[in-house]
Amino acid sequence: MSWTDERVETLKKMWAEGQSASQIAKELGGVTRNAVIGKVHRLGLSNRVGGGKDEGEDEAPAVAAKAEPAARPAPEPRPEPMAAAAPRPAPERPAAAAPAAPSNVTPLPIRKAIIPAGQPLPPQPSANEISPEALASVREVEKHAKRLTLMELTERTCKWPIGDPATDDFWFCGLPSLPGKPYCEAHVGVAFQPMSARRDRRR
DNA sequence: CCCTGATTCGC
DNA sequence: GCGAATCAGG
Repeated sequence: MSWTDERVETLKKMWAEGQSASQIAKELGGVTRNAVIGKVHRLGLSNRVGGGKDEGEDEAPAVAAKAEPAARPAPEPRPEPMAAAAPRPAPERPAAAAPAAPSNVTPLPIRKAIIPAGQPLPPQPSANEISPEALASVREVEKHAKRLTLMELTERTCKWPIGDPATDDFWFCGLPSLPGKPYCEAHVGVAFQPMSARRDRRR
């Protein structure tokens, strides 16, 4: 595949958003993360500041381990306009984090609008008719959860949210996810239930 | 081991 | 220009 305008555009957009090279490569398809990084450099947009959040990046002045013929042309000291506010008015009665309804797969649906307040919480189809043992194992597993933050999640970490998203008491499971699944074994057990296993609702 | 970006260099 | 291989690191 080649770098069509469209693909370059996607690359630029995602890179600006702070997506990793591998994520971009997967999105584009037909290229490796190396290709993406190479292109990024050729496009001259290596310094990813502004929109996204910074990774663990140091501003080491290009450590030249070996004898480098070319000298550093421009020692440009540039200020870093850090901007990371986290305004978060805590709602009085936040909805409990309970996914259990994974319908999409492409974009991670981890961002769920926080329900401000009010009596009628939307019907949460979870934590209700789940095999007791599954629930038990979940409880158990969550003790050992790696407590990853959103940005620490990868393709193979369990993305099950634990705790209250409206507080600091919130993290993601982070245990090894089942191949091809978004959750670890325990959480898959409560997330993906055969329709047959839930046959009540007699009302 | 998983992952990240950076750099080099043959093509 | 491209990107695999490699490097350097978390």
